[in-house]
Amino acid sequence: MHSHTEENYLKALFLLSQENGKVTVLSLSRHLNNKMPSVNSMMKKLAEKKLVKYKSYQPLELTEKGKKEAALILRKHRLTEMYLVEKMGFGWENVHEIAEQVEHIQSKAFFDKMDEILGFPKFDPHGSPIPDKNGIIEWYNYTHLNDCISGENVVLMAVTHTSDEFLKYLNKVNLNLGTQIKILEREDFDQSMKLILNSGTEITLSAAASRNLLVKKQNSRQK
Amino acid sequence: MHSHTEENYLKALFLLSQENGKVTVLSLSRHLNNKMPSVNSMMKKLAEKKLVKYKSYQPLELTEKGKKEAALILRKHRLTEMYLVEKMGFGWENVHEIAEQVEHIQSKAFFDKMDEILGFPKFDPHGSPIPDKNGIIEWYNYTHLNDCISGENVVLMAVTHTSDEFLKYLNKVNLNLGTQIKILEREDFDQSMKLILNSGTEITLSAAASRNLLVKKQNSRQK
DNA sequence: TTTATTTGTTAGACAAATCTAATATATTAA
DNA sequence: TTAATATATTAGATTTGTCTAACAAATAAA
Ligand SMILES: [Mn+2]
Ligand SMILES: [Mn+2]
Ligand SMILES: [Mn+2]
Ligand SMILES: [Mn+2]
Repeated sequence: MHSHTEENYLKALFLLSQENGKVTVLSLSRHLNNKMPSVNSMMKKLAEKKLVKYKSYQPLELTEKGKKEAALILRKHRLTEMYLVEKMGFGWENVHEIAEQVEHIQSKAFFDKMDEILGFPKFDPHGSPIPDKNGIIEWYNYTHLNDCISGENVVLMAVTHTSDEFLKYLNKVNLNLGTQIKILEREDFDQSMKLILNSGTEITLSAAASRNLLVKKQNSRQK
Repeated sequence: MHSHTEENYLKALFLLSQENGKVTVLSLSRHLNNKMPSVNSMMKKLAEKKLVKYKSYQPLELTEKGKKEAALILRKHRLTEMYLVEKMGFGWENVHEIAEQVEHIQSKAFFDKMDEILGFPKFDPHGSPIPDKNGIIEWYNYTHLNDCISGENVVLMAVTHTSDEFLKYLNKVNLNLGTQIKILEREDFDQSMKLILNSGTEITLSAAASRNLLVKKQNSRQK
């Protein structure tokens, strides 16, 4: 198996390349709070293990093997987050740090049990897809809320930014996964949006907030 | 906080001194599958941190601070084992390895939640006491089954040896914590015991087995 | 197209945790 | 009480993961 540290590098590389396409030594070093030389030598080490394709001054890339390993760690992370929320009563803003540690536990049975108890969930508490046992991720194609127009009915499906502060803010304005939203108005000037939730509450979101929300469009008849 | 490794040393030293009184460098090295020089240098390091009293060629001892830290790790270990058995459906023979890893997770909230969900248990699935939040252990005073005599009624309260093989053996002969036992016969020759369980099954245990079982004596009227 | 800036690499140091080999002390047996 | 054995310590090497400082390459600005 791989060390705790190697696993964190693999996962970070996997996530960064999904978000931003090309991953550089600098971006990875920032993501992990490490210096560039540390990243550089770890990349060489992982290249030795055939998990990373490394060529000097070229963008970093995972091999197929590396992608699978990374996805399986991500699977453990997201299953854990789901378990913490669904079965232990944690809020979605308090699970990431714990999952960051639990994801390194080496026990097939432990995560299989979690999976089973949760009923084989497809998404984590933030709406991110949970890779399957082969590391395959089923991609959703949702719309960013800030790309929606006035009058549309949507349901909140995922958040693409998961800082504690943002999640706590969403709690405060009563936005949870599954919340039905109708867009009342979209301000051209600053792209802020006035929304009404199915609960009846009206809220206004800045573009900075709505950019991080993924929604599914509803037929207007499904009120 | 302390490293994963330091925590394992602390816990091992704590457990060994409870079992055997004096702990030597050799015994600790065997317990941890490390060589003596590794133990030696870790003891010096922990002495620096005021967790261990170290004097050359003297038995190893924890300081009060060291005892508390060790007990708190043991608390996390035993809470985890209890959680795995009670809330996730693991058998008591399959939880130790997982708990050995989970005990190092740094999150007060995580273990507080476990504790709460379990209803603040006092014992783990093997009947060992769970240290409280201050690291205080409440000692039971049970009897070893092999010290009991013919005709006595007892209840199985704890096992003092917890290898997978022994626990699986106990499963096979239907001995669980809480099982009521009547001693039918005790063979002087080899100290083997013939027992009858409240389920009605009759079994015969070797001294090697009964030595590892702690029982509570019952008034004979409580059948 | 030179120059400046950013990004990436190499070299070398360091702390943590481990080991082997050599040596010292303590204990047990003769 | 000496010799043999068991236990403990020291010295020094090794692996892993990190860092800083110096240098090299690529990119952006002038
Ligand atoms: Mn997370
Ligand atoms: Mn992690
Ligand atoms: Mn255990
Ligand atoms: Mn452990």
